[in-house]
Order: sequence, then structure tokens, then C-alpha cells
Amino acid sequence: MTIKDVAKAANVSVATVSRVINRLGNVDPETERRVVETIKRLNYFPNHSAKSLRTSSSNGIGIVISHDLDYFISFPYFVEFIHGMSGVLSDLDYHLVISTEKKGNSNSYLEIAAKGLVDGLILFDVMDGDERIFALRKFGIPFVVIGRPNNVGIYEYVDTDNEKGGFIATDHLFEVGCKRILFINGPKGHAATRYRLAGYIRAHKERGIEYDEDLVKYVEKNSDRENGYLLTKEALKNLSFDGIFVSGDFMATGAMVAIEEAGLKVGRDVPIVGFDDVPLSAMVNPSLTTVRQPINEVGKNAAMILIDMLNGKQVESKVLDVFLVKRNSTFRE
Amino acid sequence: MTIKDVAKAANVSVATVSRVINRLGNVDPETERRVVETIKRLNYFPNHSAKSLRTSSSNGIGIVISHDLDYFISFPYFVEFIHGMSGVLSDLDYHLVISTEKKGNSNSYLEIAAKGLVDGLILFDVMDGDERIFALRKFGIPFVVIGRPNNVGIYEYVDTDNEKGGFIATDHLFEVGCKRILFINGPKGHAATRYRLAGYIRAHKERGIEYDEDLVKYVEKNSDRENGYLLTKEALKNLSFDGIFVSGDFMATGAMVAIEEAGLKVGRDVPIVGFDDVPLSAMVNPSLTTVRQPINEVGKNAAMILIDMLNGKQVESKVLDVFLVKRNSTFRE
DNA sequence: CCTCTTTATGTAATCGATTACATTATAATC
DNA sequence: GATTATAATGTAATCGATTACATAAAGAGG
Repeated sequence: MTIKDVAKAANVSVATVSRVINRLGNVDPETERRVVETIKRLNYFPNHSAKSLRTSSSNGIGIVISHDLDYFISFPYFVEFIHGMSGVLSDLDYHLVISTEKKGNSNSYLEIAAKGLVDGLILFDVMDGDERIFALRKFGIPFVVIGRPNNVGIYEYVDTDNEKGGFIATDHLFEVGCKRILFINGPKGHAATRYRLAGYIRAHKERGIEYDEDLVKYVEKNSDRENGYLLTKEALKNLSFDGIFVSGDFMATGAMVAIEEAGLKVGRDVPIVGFDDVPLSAMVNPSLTTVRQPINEVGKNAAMILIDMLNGKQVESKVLDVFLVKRNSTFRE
Repeated sequence: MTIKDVAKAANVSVATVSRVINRLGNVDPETERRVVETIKRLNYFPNHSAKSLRTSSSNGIGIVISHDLDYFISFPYFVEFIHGMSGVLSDLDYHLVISTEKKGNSNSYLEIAAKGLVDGLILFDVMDGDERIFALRKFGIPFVVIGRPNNVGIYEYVDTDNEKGGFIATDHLFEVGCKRILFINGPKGHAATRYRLAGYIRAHKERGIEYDEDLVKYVEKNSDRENGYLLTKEALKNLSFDGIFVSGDFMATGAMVAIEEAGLKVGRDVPIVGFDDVPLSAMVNPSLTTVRQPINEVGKNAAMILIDMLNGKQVESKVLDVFLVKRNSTFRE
């Protein structure tokens, strides 16, 4: 079933069929009606490869996922992110292509773009100093980064306001009476880690409280429950603190366990604020006060910006607002 | 950068370049060396559309997601499922295409296959009586279904052993001393719902306990926390039971809340078993005994079976084993 | 050294769309 | 009614790969 079959069946040329499909005008209404009817009757769908080859645009946008299970699974909002993108994509007739990083070959992202499988890429796991950004620029492949790794300025990005997030989390802990706040931060080398620390420090400054860098801990690799537990356990041994800001809700639940094992009560004795607001956070006991990021919007904006770029429009990077979700882990009674 | 450029630069014809790329043999080793070197030097990647057009195969396999946020987000193992597929796909040089159901147009799944964007489909949200299966068969599009909706036999599937899951969950509750087990099941019309009920009934039979169908409740639509809470609340009013089997961990956490609000203790007074083993389940308090399904394997097998089908191999549907993860929600002390 | 395979390579048709350009029919202008 | 602009349609080149077929070169067998 090709455009030729349709043309023959509708008694017109392929050019006319193409004009109808692509709404290019200059087609007699009666002819158009006949063509539309024929297309429907024959269940014809234009071949994607042929169109893509001819127009050199695939209408696909790509993401590459790491095959590292731990990392991938622990990415706490993958589903919501995909969902945010997918609405935009479907409205604009784009589709999403997911490729997996092959073992020992770290340029799938380049490959899928270079071979024309996708028109642009969204990168959501970029660390400071990631050389992919330079490679993509060199190849002239349009891409949008989720987050703000260093070298901001040579790429477009969509990020949430992690500095503000760090600030409001810390400030809220001061507000409920904390004096010394342990900060269990994400891994070094992540932009979010830097920004959240900046917010944590600003919250100290604005209250005229001295900032003690011994109170800031960094997780080695995965921001999971286990590491939250271990870092808190460790801190309980040799530090004095009366509140915790944890950069990730999974880690925060680990911290909660460590606190309770120490015979303390989360909230009354040690208020805890997390980050991410994953579904879990509302369900743990006590429920977790946390910083919510509009992940859905991040996906949406990233897709929109990328598609605008593909259409040659001028685009602007975006930083989306975050806000505090107050729950029981910072409730004193 | 096309195959012609490579041919010119390596001083051979396009046919020879193609032979090298596709390892078709009959190429002088020295020539091959030169071509390979040239390809690398020029950073050439064969155009995907051209290849796809000529060979009429896209090496893409597709899934279509619903734009209904609630449903999509509550699908508890999307990430793990994708991850399972992606390993296989990447090894065999396939990629995943995700398309979103357009509002008011429920045949994106047909469209992406008919236009040659993908070679086959994986459907993971098929309910009993879903007419898509017939449409796909009619069009001769290869596809694999996750789960076992009715009309088994006219399609290939990968499922987990939900009957066994229902059985071991129920049997475990009997084992810890329950006499009357409330069963909060998934929505009617889902195959998993039927199979789990069958397991629940068999567990009664094998212990010679009478099965009371009043104790079986069905959620209307989404198996989320809210509905688990409401159904349990309702059941507490007019039913007597001393244990609960909940067909979904999110719902189970809702049930836990309802039980505790009634002044009962989950575990000691009312043991609860869930289903799915989402990350959450280990973290709630008390931690949730649940039935674990090998979702990763489901994704892996589905991808393998589909690709075998595409290669004309004989394939067989699969039912994967499930097992019980014992935690504190069924611990009496 | 001639014929016959086998190996290595090249030429050109092909996949199914889009689209520049050509052509014809129709309407508008004076 | 002749001239010109506009609308409707068609023809054929093109995108970049694969591959059937043709051909040339090299090796085998007598």
C-alpha cells in the first residue's frame, strides 16, 4: 500500500495525493474529498522512511538510557518525565526513541542522531565535565540538557531551581527550631548537588547563622535508601545536629530509619526534609516533608524547546520553580 | 556524509562499502581495511531511513502509552519493564519507539506499525475484549502482549503466574492464622484480576475452607492508595475479616492506613499481603509482605519473543514464576 | 595456454515519499 | 476576444541505502 496505489485508486497523480496529505492547498475540493476517502478506505499510512529520507527529518527525538540498572531504576521520576514529554510530542506529531547505551560503547547518543533516526536529543544524566556536550555541538546535533552541568552557555537546558529548593528546605528547618542542620547531599559532580548546597548556605547567611561545612555530607554514588541510612548512622556517631536536609527522598527514608534506631523521633526530635516528592514520600510514616519539582513540566518544556530548535526558532533555557510540601516529618508535635 | 562520499574517499564503489558495512564477504582484506578506516575517519553512519526504506525493516519496536496520567503513573513497574526490554534491544541493534495515544484517536499503535516506523509492537495494557488484537492480526503486524487477556491463542504473550501469586498470598495468610480473608482485587476486565482470584479460590479449596464471595471486592479503575483506603474503610463497616490480600502495593498501603485508623494493628491484628513489590513496599511501616513478579524478565522475554517473530522463528508464549516476599505486615508479633 | 570457477568489484534499478517545474484549464482584465 | 494571472494537476528527479546483475581479475585443471 503506497502513495501510488492511492493515486491510482483515486484517479489522480501521486503529487495530488501528497498535496492532500500535507495540506499544501491548490487542490480542488471535490478531488480532495475523493483522495481523503480513498486513503481512509485503503487504510493507507505514508511510509515513514520514505518521507524521512526525502525530507531529511525523522520527527523523532531521542533519549539514551544507561544500562546500569541501579542508576536507572533509582532515577526517581523517569515515568513522570517521559509522560511530560509525551504529551507535547504527540500533539506535534513527534515520537520518542529510546536507545540503550551499549556496553563499552558510549556514543549511542551520537549514533542515533548521526544516522538520522532522531532529529534531536534530550540528555538527562549529564554530569559536570561530560564530554558528550562538546561532541554534540561539534556535530551540530540539536539537544537539550535536563539540569545545569558546568559549561552553561554552550547548550540549552531545562532545570528546576535547586538553589531555591536547598534554601526553602533549610529555611523551613530553621523555622521549626533547628539550630544545626545536617545536610546529606547528592554525589559530587552533579549540578543539582552544587545548587542545593548554595541554597543551604544562603539560608544560613540570611539568618546570620554560621555555616559549618562539617555538617555537609555527600553520597558516593546512588542516592538510595541504603546510603541515606549509612550516612546518617555515621553522622550520629561524631556530629551534633538537630535536623536533617536530605537531597533525595529515597535517602531520606533511610535517614528516618537511622534516626529511629537511635531512639529519636523523626519530627519531634529530628525534623527531616527530603527532595523530589516521589510517591513514596506521602506514604511513609511519618510522611515526609520534601521539595517538589515539577518534573512533568520539565519534560514538557524540554520537548517544546527542542522542537522549537528543530524548527529554527529562537529558544531560551528555563529554570522551573520548586516548592515545599509540608508533611509530618517536620511537625514538632 | 553519505555512502557515496565514503566510496569516493576509499576509492571503491558504493557496493563495496555496503558489503563491508553489512559483512557480506567477498571483499579483499586490504580493501576492507581501507573502507573501515575511511568510515571511522569520516565519522560516517549509514542513514537509517534509506536503509529502512530499501530493506523494509526499521529495527524499531514500538510501545504506545496512554496519555491518561493517572493510569500511566500508577503503572507500577514501567521503568523496570523498559529496562528489561532495553538490554535485549540494544544487544540486537534494535531501538524502542514510544508513541503516545492521541486524544480521541485510539489507533496510534496501528499507525506506527503501518507506516513502517516499527516492525512490531509490545502491548502492555490490554484488557479483556480489547479489539486492538484483532486489528493487529488483520493487518499482519507482529506483536506480543504483556499479560493474558481473553482470546489467548490468537496472540503471543508474556505473563507472570498470577494464579500462583493469588494462591501463595492467600495461603500465606491462612498460614499465619487468618480465617476470613478480605480480597481487594484489581479492576474487573483485567486478566490478572481473574487469575489472582482463581489462586485465591484454590487456596481456600486446598485447605477445605469455604470460599465466601462477599469477601472479594474490586477496585473501579485505578489501583492506587486512595482506592485501597476507601475499599478497606467500606469493608470494615459491613464485613468481618481478619486478614487482607490486596492486589497491588499502592492499594495495600491505603488499606494499611484504613486498618490503623480503625485502631487495629497491621500484622498483629490484621495481616496484609500486597502484590507487585514496588520500591515503596520495603519502606513503609510495617514493611509489606507482597508477591514479587520478575518484571525485568517480562520485558526481556517480550523483546526476545518479538524479535524472534520478526526473524521468522517459531516462538512460544511464556508464563514467568512469582514468589512471596515476607515482611512485617504478616508478622504476628 | 585455453577453459572454467571463484573472487572482487562496479553499474544501475529500486524502495516510497516530496517537490521543482511544466502544463493545462479557468478566471480576470481591459 | 486577446492577454495575463491564477488554480489544478501531472511528470520526473531526488533523498541514501541495498542488491541483482554484469564484468574483470585471479586461480585451477587439464
